[in-house]
Amino acid sequence: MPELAEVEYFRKRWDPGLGARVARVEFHGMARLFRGIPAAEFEKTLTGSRLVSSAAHGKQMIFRFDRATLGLHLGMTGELRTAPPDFVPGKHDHLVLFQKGATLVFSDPRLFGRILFQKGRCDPDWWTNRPPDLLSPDFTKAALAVFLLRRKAAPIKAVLLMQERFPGLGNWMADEILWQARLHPSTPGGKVADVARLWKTIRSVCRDALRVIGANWADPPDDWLFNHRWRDGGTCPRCGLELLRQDIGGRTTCWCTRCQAG
DNA sequence: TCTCGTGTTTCTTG
DNA sequence: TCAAGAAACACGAG
Repeated sequence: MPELAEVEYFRKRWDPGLGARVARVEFHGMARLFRGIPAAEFEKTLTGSRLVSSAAHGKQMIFRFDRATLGLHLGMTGELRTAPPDFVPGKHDHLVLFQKGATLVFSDPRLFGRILFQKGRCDPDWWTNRPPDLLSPDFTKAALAVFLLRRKAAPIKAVLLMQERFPGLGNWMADEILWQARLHPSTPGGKVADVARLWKTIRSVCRDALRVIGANWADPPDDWLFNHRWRDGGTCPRCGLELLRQDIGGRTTCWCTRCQAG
């Protein structure tokens, strides 16, 4: 389920490896996660390198080593964890970095994730050219308004999932934002009347999700749609009406027909 | 056995 | 050339 907050949570799971060198690398180099990465160079460079720092931006993570950078994207089912030194990688553990104190594991059953790799200490282009963080001052109401006009015909649900403008938003966060902002998910981008309200809601949902899920994988408050959206028969925590689930913008979308009448 | 899915990329259509 | 939708990717869960 990795969206913004979950990605931040997973990133920190590799913190025990900070400052330590990689003694051995095990990986399934042929898995599609590694698209185009030369296996021999990958292994040679990472072996002996020291993990210096890490950061997350949206759904993308960067792990900086003293002689290379590693980019990780979790796709739909990826996860990071640490394991004991005698860890034996399983079928879905596609990248395992053995250090003296910790074993860093990246697993992904569905192989929708992605691994990026660049030799050297410079941050790669895919990191330096990223769009503004949704909580940064550069994500402005004006920028949001311009983007909505550019995507004027697309349903707002689909627009919120566009990572080029909303890095880190995924399916449940988009539904949560639209529910809190009382916007029907099919509303065309160009027809969003209260852009300021949408902007404010995007920021508050991101901030709260990071605080709650990003910190320790706790559940968001019970009065969020989040806790009611997963099963058929769930009801709106605001008005009690049964929630509707339907495919909008190619994704399963959950909303309240009364609160989000459009 | 069949359907579905918290993501992204590529292809197709308009 | 751009925007929007559909299909594809791969596999476990229900």
